[in-house]
Amino acid sequence: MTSQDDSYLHKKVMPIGTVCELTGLSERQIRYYEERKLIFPKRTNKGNRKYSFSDVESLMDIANKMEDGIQTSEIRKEINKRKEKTSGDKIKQNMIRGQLNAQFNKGHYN
Amino acid sequence: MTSQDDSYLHKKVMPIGTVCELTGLSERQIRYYEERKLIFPKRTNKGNRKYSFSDVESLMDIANKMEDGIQTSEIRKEINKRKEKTSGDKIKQNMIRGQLNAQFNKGHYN
DNA sequence: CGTGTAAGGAATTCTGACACG
DNA sequence: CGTGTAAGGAATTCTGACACG
Repeated sequence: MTSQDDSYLHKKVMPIGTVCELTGLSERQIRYYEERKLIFPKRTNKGNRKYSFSDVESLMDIANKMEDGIQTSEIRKEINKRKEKTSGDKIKQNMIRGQLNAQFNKGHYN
Repeated sequence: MTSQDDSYLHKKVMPIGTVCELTGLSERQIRYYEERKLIFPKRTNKGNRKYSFSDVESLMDIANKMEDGIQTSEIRKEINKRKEKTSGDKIKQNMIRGQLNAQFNKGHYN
């Protein structure tokens, strides 16, 4: 289990049509934001997209930023920053560096 | 606003296919339980059913009861009982009766 | 870059009915 | 009673492309 639980918020259950209604976005826009790696719907066996409520929330965020004239590439960067903060990647990297230092010092002191 | 808020739990967003996967029931079964007034999906403009997570929960309850050999008519009764308890219908009816009595007594005493 | 659209096909869902029991 | 199924149609979704800017 990662930081994502399997609550209703993250279950991928809605077809794109529902997401259009909930967000006010067109299918074209929603698919394009996926192409730009801003959202990650699941796919059914035969290729149909399924979205979660958290996807819908993300899309409303994205829609606001697009209105402010922000480009998809920049929105992408913000998403990556948030991931970095919450996923503990920095911590992991520091731990690894710590171990490497320990190894180094060991060799050094013996 | 009634006792039902518009949280994700009650938003009607899933097509029947998703509900089949989540519950393990067939489309036939799900439509039949609707016919028997055990669940109440929304309809899109053109007639497609949309279900909420709470509908899914209800269906899993229903599935368990069906396995126990309980008939849809009895499940329906249980649902009505629960509604009666939580909706305050009895209180409302008592209030109306009270008012009628008041009216009656008024005419009686004047 | 971001989005609209027409095109053609594939997958989904719908209803009413027959079947079994 | 509860559920499976074949039937035919309607609605949804998908992809790749052309267009505009």
